[in-house]
Amino acid sequence: MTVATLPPSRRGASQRRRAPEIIEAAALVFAQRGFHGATTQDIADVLGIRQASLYYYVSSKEAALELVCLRGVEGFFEAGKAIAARPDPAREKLSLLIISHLSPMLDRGNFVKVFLNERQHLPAESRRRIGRWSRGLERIFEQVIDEGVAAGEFRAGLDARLVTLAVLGMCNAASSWYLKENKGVPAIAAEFSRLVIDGMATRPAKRPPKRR
Amino acid sequence: MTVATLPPSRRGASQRRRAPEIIEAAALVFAQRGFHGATTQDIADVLGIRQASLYYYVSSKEAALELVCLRGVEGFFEAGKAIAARPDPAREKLSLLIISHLSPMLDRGNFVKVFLNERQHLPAESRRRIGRWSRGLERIFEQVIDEGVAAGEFRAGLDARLVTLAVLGMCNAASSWYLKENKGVPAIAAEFSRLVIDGMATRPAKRPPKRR
DNA sequence: AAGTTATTCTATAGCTCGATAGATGGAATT
DNA sequence: AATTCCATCTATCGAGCTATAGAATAACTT
Repeated sequence: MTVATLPPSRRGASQRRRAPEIIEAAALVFAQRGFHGATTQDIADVLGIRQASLYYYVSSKEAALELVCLRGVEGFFEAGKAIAARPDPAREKLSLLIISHLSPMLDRGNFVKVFLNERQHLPAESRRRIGRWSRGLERIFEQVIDEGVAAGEFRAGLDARLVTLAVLGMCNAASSWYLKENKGVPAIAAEFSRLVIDGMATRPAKRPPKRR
Repeated sequence: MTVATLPPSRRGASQRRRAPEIIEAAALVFAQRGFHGATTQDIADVLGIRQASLYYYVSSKEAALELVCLRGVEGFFEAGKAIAARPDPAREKLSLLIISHLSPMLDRGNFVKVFLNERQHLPAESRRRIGRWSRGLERIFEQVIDEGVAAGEFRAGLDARLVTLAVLGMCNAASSWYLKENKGVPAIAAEFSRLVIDGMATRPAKRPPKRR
């Protein structure tokens, strides 16, 4: 083989090794203080480096925001699409969508929070790019709901759009309190699923008790 | 009587007549760009006055934020308390709470939005003061829910805290989309109430069909 | 060890923004 | 007409922030 030393075009092979660490710090700071409330100095302090050193990794503060937001949405849409494609009943799929929507809070909470609250401050270009994912995910919820209505699983006449916005609002809000409240993601997801599917009311004296 | 001309301490009687207009402009700008993203120049532009003239009405940008936030919560708590005190069944009260929580969006949307998204940037002092109202309102929801469970109206075992956070999240999210979506507040409130009380699911072959 | 590449540093330019001070003009009061 | 008060204006200070330029060090390769 003629792989003498190394493909000459990528000798160093890995540059900016700390890059992920840098955007993680940016996510933390943006989540705490908001994009405009945060300074690049704040981010540098978290990393223990000088403010100017950040620019070795990131071309601008806004670019950092975009990277953080991207990690905040990536996966959501793909995961959602996979769930919607399953052959399961709609109620099952909706539950899975809720779980899938809450899970990233565990390992990427700051990224999600920044995506939800700060994406409006992205430059128009990248905001549109990221908004596409958002709307895609909304459509997935709506489709699953419509499907459930068509199959008779869900009430006829319910407004799929409003229900979608309700469920997403409910889930997204979790990013702002899930650290303070001491509930695990599975417990939250279970309660939420049950809430939107079965509601809070006791069935008026008619649970399905095996049929006696 | 010696009230010769006028109570000397308040001769002019009404000063800063435009004050409400000024904080309305602040609410608009804070809602659009966020507290730190907004400049006092932006606010002045909306009013058609010079940036420095704002300081005749407001002692600082942060003070303006507090005024906006105050108008964003005021009323919520009082209205909620009145509803909780009614003799109606819990499901009825919960519906009213949802309506009451969505209504301010009509005439004070920007104030509510700013309260929800920007209160974190208030100086510690006023943030605590405002946080008290917030928590009070949460407690009202929780109590009504607990009450409903105790009365057998709501499922036993549901987590009042999580349900409260779900309902509030759902309602609060509306502040970010109710302008774009073309739904009236009553329609939204009705769909949301029905959702959390009855759920989406069709009753599993056992609506109360008169009993056959 | 020498050379090269990767990473961080110092220093600072260039803005923008919040806030203050004091002047100006108009309206109301006497 | 003279006086007082309200509202807005002009001008500017000083601080803080993003971003750039180029030097200095650390790490790696040969």
